[in-house]
Amino acid sequence: MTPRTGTYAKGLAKRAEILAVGLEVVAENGCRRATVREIAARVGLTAAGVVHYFESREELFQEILAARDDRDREIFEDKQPRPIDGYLRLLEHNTRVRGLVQLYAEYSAEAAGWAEHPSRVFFQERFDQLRADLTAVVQAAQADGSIGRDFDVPAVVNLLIAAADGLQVQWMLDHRIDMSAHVDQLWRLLAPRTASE
Amino acid sequence: MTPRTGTYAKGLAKRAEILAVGLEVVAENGCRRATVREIAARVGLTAAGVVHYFESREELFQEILAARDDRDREIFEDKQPRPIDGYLRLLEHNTRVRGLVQLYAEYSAEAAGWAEHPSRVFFQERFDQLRADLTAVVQAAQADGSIGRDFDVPAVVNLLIAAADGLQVQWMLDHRIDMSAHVDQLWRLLAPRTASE
DNA sequence: GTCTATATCGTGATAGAC
DNA sequence: GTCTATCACGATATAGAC
Repeated sequence: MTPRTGTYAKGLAKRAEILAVGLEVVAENGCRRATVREIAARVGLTAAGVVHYFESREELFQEILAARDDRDREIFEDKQPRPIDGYLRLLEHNTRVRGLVQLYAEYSAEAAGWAEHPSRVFFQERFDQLRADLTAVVQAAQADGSIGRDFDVPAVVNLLIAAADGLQVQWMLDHRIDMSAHVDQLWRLLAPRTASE
Repeated sequence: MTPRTGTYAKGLAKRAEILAVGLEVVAENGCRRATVREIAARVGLTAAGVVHYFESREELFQEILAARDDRDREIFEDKQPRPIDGYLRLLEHNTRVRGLVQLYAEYSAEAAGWAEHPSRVFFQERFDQLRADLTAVVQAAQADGSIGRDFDVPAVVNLLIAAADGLQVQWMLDHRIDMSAHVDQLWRLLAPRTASE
């Protein structure tokens, strides 16, 4: 996003390597126990070397999540056959990137809970973006008649996000929880209440 | 729960004081930045003194949350007039105990994400208890006909929990989010799809 | 049973050498 | 652009005072 280094190939590659290894370390130890030193050691640098690429531990975590969001956009936009399917596919995909789920859950809770957290704004904007994307999904489904119109759309959008977030914690505690099936159940509750049932 | 000390009045009072002050410090700094030293200083002890009452920082956090759950039970059981109202009242009450919401969000995410976390089992059991309680609520509502029967009950129970948990993070980022109104919207989606609509 | 003093070790961050 | 050295601060373990 905001490269702190030049655009030399070597620096960019190192930066990408740190992002990948950082995620790896988080996945193994959790966000709280993931240390800059450990990441540095694996990438062949000292802690100070890592901080040269990322201002702080916090910024590193934030950028790992931002990179994930960029990659996920492709999955989200594949809304086949229903408008919600892109979102459900994303939740399914999450089961294959445990470390990211873990980082997201821990780090978003930390950032939200502290008024001066350096990543607080990042998450506020992320939620706003997600709300806009899901509002479009809900409105598309209302337009094609696959869901009803007798509910509060912004509330349902927030519920779709909250359900996914909350289910991630339940899933981490018990991998038998099927996150996308659960959100799909929520989606089906939105079915039109007129005829056709 | 498992008092590490005797039953002398002085020890019990100090223990209770540490729990209260611990929550206070968490509320100000977030769980991650809440230190045993800070809690100890405010309560007039050294860090080792605090550890005498609570084996570790983790155990202290867990006991703060367990104490909250005990107190909350009373609110949850007041299901007036609908079976879900006790749960909704709880979410409303949460807006008045920001520190607890913050601790719960951060600490549950941390515990869930790490397989060897000392509080992992605590949260697994807490979720199981909550599932049992909410299953009873859903079944009671189905019995009195206020909600439908054409959905997966365990899935909806998990959704009710996940929605509440996920909304807490959204609420911390933006206090205008009305958590109980959102979950009430989810509940209303469960209304029977036959006649009476 | 209650608590302090002390020591060890790990942490993120920084300054300045190379 | 990367290092070494160092800082201030954290959790925790032990020994023992009272």
